[in-house]
Amino acid sequence: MEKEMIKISFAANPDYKIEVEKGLTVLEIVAQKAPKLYKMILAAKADGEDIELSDRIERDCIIQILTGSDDAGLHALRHTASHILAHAVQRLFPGTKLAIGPAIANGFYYDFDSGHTFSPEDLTAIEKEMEKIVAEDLPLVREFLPRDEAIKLFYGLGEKYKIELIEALADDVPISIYRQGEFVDLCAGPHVASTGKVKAFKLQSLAGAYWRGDEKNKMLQRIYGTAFAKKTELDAYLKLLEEAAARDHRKLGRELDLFSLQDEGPGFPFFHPNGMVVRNEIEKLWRDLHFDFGYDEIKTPVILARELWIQSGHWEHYRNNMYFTDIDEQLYAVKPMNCPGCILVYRSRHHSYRELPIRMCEMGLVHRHELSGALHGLMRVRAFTQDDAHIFMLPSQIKDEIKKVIELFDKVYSVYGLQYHAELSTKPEKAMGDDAVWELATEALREAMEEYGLNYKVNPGDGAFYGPKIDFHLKDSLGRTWQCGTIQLDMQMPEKFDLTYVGEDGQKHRPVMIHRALYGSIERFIGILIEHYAGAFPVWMSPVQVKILPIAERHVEYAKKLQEELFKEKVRVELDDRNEKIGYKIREAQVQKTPYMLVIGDKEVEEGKVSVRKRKEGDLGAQDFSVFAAALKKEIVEKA
RNA sequence: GCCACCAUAGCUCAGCCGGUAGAGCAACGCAUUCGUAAUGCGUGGGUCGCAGGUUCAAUUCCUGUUGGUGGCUCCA
Repeated sequence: MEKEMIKISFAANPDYKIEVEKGLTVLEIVAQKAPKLYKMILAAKADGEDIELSDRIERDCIIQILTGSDDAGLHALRHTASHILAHAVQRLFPGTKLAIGPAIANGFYYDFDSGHTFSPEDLTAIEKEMEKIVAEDLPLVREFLPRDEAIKLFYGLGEKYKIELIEALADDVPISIYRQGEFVDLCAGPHVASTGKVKAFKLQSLAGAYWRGDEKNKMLQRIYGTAFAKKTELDAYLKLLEEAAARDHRKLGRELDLFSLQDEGPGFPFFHPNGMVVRNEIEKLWRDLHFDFGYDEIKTPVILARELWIQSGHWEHYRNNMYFTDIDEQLYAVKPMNCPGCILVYRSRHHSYRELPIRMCEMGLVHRHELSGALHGLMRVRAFTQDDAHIFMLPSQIKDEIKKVIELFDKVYSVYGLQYHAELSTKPEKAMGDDAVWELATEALREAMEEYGLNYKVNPGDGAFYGPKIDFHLKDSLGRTWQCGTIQLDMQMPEKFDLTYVGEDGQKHRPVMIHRALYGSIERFIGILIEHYAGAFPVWMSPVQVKILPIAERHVEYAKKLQEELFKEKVRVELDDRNEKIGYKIREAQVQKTPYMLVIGDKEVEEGKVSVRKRKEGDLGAQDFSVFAAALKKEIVEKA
């Protein structure tokens, strides 16, 4: 089946492309991928709405597919809610200019340019005004205007952003506008029939956003909100948000004493003993699997001379994000990436084609000067460890090698039970190398993914400056996705550093290089894991695996013996011999999310048993200690 | 970096209109030796992020700054 990429524009990503069967009309694509929406379009047509006039409405339909919302009704509802928001704002703050106001995955927003700076109190007032507009039950009326008339209309209203949007459209496209009462907006729809249909909504937050997402443009004021068909659904969603906040890795990081961030080092995380256990365990798993997959581990310096970074291209392309230092009056840089260091290892001796592929991995500590506003707990920091690896190979080995890398990633993510999605990023504007080489590299990645059977979407122009990449994205507790794993085909670096291997013919040849990271950043990955498990790590990576809880002082001696036994098995076990009631000790172990608790009282001491309590299942009753120990050991080894 | 907001005890927070601060939990002490998510009583702990300014007087008002939060931009 032949496929083609079609490009569609929407606010969040003007160059978005999706893959579809060749020759389908946009409506057919909608019919395939968003049946509910398709039905709605048919219904609208039956109602006499002229829907084929503009391809803009069809593009809008596809936007819904991409925002993951096949629920056309909900999308239209939220879109209408954004109009009601804009309507209310213009009533309360006349002269406010409208930018754009789409429905998004979990709600909607509208961007405003206003002389008035909105405050959180304003949101309450705006919500009240919105309720009035809902009560007025104004019908949403659609009109199509010729382009010049549309421009005249919005010129009269002083809506310069709308005019800019119209001017970006093709000349012959009729302009679709929507009216509700005295309010009018440039809009492709679709909407619900009247404002009265929007029964459950809430404004959530204020934020700044650049006009058209470009930091060179003016910063507008964005108001975020959400809307649902029913009040109960809205309440359920808000409750979900609250529960997600309880899983926030920053909150759990403090409560479980895993890590901290200090004013003395913004963006430079401190790992506490508990966090270090988690970290060491996931590194141990990493080393085991990399051994199995034929990697060799190296370690390269954190500080290296400027010349290296000039040669690698980082000086030209990445300098603004780098830290520098003088040593003996020479300029050195703190490494922002591990590649050049690894390349120097490769280049330290000759290589034969027989050795390839060479897979060198490194837990590399890198520093990047990220913008202060971008920092976020462990997810976005200024110093982090990349679980990096560089693979040097023959051009003929590319596809198989990438498939192997994908297999390794898949294997590791599945140990944690993590869901991920992959994205293919292509040549950015600011890039090294010519188009043909980029095309070749991009195709190699694409083929490997397709042969492995990995689903992916495409991010045009989002590649690194030295090559295209596959990114693996994982979700945090609020559903925000973070890039973790990455596979980057680098066809520039070997050139820049004149890397070679000796071929069968005795001549020097250029190897191909892959740069890849599985966890991406150990710090970010731990942040993801904390939220994924809500702090209740599986036993194998729990900071404390077992807590022994004697009921009274006379049980402590026996408890100590058990502790010694478990120590011998390398189990992380703590003895809570404080003079507290058993309920108190259990509560504390529970709050710390300790996987196993052993309650020791008269009965256990007499019978030589232990009473086992699991953090999720509760009391499991008494069993022989040796049975417990064996089962625990098995669970740890199997990483169940 | 940009926009908005926030900053009080280790943590979560209260403190109306300016008169130098409180609660719960935690910590510590004493009593209690207890059977599956918080025993009771008591004690200590804060130059109210930092620096200026206004004022007789600033945790409170103003300015700046540092750090954080939510976004934007960027990105592992």
